Amino acid sequence: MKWSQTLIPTLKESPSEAEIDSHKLMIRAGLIRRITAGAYAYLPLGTLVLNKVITIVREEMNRAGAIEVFLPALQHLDLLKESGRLKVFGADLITFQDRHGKETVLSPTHEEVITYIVKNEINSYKQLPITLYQIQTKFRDEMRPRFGVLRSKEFIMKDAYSFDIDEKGLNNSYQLMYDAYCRIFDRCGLDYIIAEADSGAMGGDASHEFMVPSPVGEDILILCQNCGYSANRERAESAPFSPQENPSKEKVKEIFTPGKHTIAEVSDFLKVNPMQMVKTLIYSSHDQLFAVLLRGDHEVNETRLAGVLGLDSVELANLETIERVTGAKTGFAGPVGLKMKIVADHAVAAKSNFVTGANKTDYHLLNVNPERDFKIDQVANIRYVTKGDNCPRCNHVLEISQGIEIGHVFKLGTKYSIALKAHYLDADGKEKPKIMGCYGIGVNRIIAAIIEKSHDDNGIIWPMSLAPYHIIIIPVNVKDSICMDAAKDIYDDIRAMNGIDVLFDDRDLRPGVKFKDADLIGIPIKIIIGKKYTETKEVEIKLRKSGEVSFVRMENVRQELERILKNQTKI
RNA sequence: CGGGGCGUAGCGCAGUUUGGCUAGCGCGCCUGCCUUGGGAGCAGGAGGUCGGAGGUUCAAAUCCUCUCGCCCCGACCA
Repeated sequence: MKWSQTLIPTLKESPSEAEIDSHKLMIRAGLIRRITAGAYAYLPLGTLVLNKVITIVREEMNRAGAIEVFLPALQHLDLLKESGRLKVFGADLITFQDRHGKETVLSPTHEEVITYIVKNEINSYKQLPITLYQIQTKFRDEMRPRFGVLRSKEFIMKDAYSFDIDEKGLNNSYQLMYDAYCRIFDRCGLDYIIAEADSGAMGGDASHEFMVPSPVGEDILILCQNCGYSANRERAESAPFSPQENPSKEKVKEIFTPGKHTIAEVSDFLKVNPMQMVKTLIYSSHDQLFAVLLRGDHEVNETRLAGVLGLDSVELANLETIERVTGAKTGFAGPVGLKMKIVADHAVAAKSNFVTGANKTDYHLLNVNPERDFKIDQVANIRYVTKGDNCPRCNHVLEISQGIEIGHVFKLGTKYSIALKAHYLDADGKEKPKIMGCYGIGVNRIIAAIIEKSHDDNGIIWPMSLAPYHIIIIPVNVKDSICMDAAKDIYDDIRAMNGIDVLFDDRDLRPGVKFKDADLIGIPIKIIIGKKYTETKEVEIKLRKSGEVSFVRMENVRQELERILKNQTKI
C-alpha cells in the first residue's frame, strides 16, 4: 500500500480526551477516532490490526474444533426475561421499541440466543458435543466508558459456547478452549496470567480469567510469586491466621464511645488499631438474618459469603432491622448476646481481646473473646484479600496487582439449558439438559493491551503478528529518481513475497517527518533508501524494536528480510 | 447515578474574572520559493453557527436561564 493512497492521519499532539498511553497512541497513530462516548471508528490502520487479531482468533478456534456462526445483534427482550438475566444486566442493556412497540435489545452477549438455537436444532446425544462461536459486536450501556477501547459501550467479542452431554464432556470442551486461548494470546505476543475467577453474573461453577498485568487494568489480581497461585479479587482467598497461643483473656469492659460508629472513628477515639477491632454486619438472605464478623481493617466479599453459606445472594440488612436485632443504633453492633447465626472470618476466629460494638448505643466492648463471650457458628474465608495476606496454597506473601481482562472461560453447567429448556435425548431415550460452557475474548482489548505493554516515547511497537504492515519503505527524497526507482523495485519485490504486508511511504515530505510517523505507527521493519544508495547501492534496514541497523545491497534485500523474519524475537 | 471540570478553526490552547476595535496563538492544511537522514526555513493564503436555544444590554465568546455534548474521581461491571 502506498501511504499517499490510504488514510493514516497521524497527530503530533496528544488529544485531550485520552488519559492512558494506549488510548493516546491509538488516536495519534490514526488507528481510531471517537464518534461518541464509548464508541470508536476504526480507521484503515486500526482495521488492519483488528482483522489480524480476528484472523488469529478464528484460526485457533477452528483448530480447536469450534464452529463459526453469526448471530444477530438484535434480540427480543423475552429471551433475557426467560433466563432471568434482564435484572442482572439491568440498566446496562441498550433497549428500544420497534415501530410495532416490541421491546428489542442490542445484545450484550449471546448465551440465550445460542441456547435457543441449539434447543431447536439439536435434540440428540448423537449431535453432541458441539462448540459454536462467533465474532460479534456487543452493546452495553456502560455507566462510565473510559480508556478508549478498553471499556466502551460497543465492542467486539469472540464468544463461544460449548454443549455436552455430561460433566466429562464439558471438562474436555473447556480444556480445548483454555488451550486455544493460550495459543491465541501467545500468537498475539501478550504476557498474560491465568487467574481463577468467580463466574459472577454468568452463573456456573468454574472459571478462569486471562489477564494482562497492567496498572491501567480495572480488575484486581491476586498473585503468588512463589507457587503461581493467581485469582481475581472475587475469587481469591488467603491462608488462615494461626490463633495466638494461650492468649491471656482479659476481662470484658464496656466503654462509652459517644457518636463513634465507624471503625475509623472508634479506632481514633480509643487509640486502638483497626486490626484489633471486629466489625459486625447484619446480613439477610430470603428473610433469614445472620451476623458476619470481620476484622476492622477487612472488607466482606459478598460473593464468597454467599458461596460458603450455599446461598444464591446475600444483602446487608436495612437500618430498622439492624436496630431491632441489636437493640442499638447502627455502628454499635457486636456479637455478644446477639441471637442469630454468627459467621466469622478466619481472621476474627484467630483473634483475642478485641474491641467490638456492645449492642448498646454509644458503647463498645473491650477484650471480647470468641468462645468465652459468644459462639461462632461458622468460620470461613469471607473477605477480600488485603496487603499482608498469605497464599492459601503455599503461605508465601500474596501480591495484589491490576490487570486487563482479555479473555474469560466459564463452565456454565445447566443454568441456561434448564431455564430455556435446551434438552437432548440420551441413548436411553431420557431427556436431559445440555451441559454448557461459554468462552469470551475481548478483541479490541487485545489491541489496547498490546500497545499498553509495547510502546516507547516514539510510539507503538507492534509484534510481527499484529502489525498492520510488517515493513515500511522510506525513500528519503521522493524527487531523487534513482532512489525512488530503487524504492519502487523493492516495493514490488516485497509485494510478491507471500504473507508480507508492506507500506510504501511515497509522500513528498522531509525524512524526519517520515521517520517519526513510521515509529509512531509502529511498523517492525523500516527499509530506508537514501544518499547511501546513490553512493554504494546499499539500503538501510532498521528494526523498530531493537533499533538494530544493517546495510544491504539491493539484490540481497529479500534474503536479509527472510533472515530477519525467521528470527522474530528481535523484532 | 453523586461530585468536579471542560466545550472558541482539523488538533492543542489563550481570551470569559472586570461585556466594547475586524476573535487570537502554535501545529496541521493550500500556493510559491527553498530544503531533503529524525516532526526545517521564508513569503502568501484558506478555514470560526465562540456547543445549542432563549434572555439582559446601545453592544455578549464574556452576564443570566435552560439545554446538549465530552472528560476526570467515585459507585457499578463477564
